Amino acid sequence: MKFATWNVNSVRARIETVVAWLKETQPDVACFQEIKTTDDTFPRDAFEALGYNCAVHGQKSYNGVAILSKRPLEDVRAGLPEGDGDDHARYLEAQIPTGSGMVRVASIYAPNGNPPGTDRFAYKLNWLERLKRHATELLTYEEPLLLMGDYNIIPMPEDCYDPKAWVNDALYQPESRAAYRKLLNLGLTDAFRACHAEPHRYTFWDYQAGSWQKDHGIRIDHILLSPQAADLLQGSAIDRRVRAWEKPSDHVPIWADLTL
DNA sequence: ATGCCGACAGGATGTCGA
Repeated sequence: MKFATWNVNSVRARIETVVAWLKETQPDVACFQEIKTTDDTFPRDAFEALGYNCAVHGQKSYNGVAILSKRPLEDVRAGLPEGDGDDHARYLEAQIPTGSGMVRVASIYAPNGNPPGTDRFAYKLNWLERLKRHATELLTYEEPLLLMGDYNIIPMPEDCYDPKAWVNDALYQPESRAAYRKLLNLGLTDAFRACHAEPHRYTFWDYQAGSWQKDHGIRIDHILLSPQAADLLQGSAIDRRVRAWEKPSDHVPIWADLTL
């Protein structure tokens, strides 16, 4: 099965691009972030016409996450635990039956957190702590699990074109990178890095300053696998070419192929 | 040091993104 994730930067503004990519890529499961719309205005019909079931955790104007699946979506849960006072739609998970068992998938849109030293940065770190605690719980299920989405974290210096350009940014703060390492240290595997050692492979290029043309990108969209999922990993890739399409998102899709 | 670009809500321009 092919599992993909993509920060689409508004699913309604991007619907033609997203549909074209789905037709071409044919993922079994697709997680979207920054859908920027509520559940009632999510373009469900366009995806159902392609044979997908949809789970949506939307929000007006900002954030919003969704999961599309060719197989049924079960045990759908919206929001991380300990969500009192958190009205951002940033997390959605579902269980999906496979031929032989079950796989669990989460669509994740971690907070940006800029600028550092503000309550926005504190919210980012707190949200990542909540994600870690929830991941710890999910790992006790000992089932194939994919935590996929926009983590808004540049894990390593080689995951950006120039670390010096990011030292003051929330995406590259030591605390942010430590939060990502803590997730890996639970026993999760970075699917892309498990398949590719080469530096400078990016999933995001800013719309500004000719970032795409100069290949000034960052790798911030990640697929994390439980041990049971990592054992089934066949390949992973970044759909870089999508950034050159007309009216692109500033992020591109990334996918992992598992023998499920 | 700052804007660059783009989506959104609303109906001008500020907020947010990363």
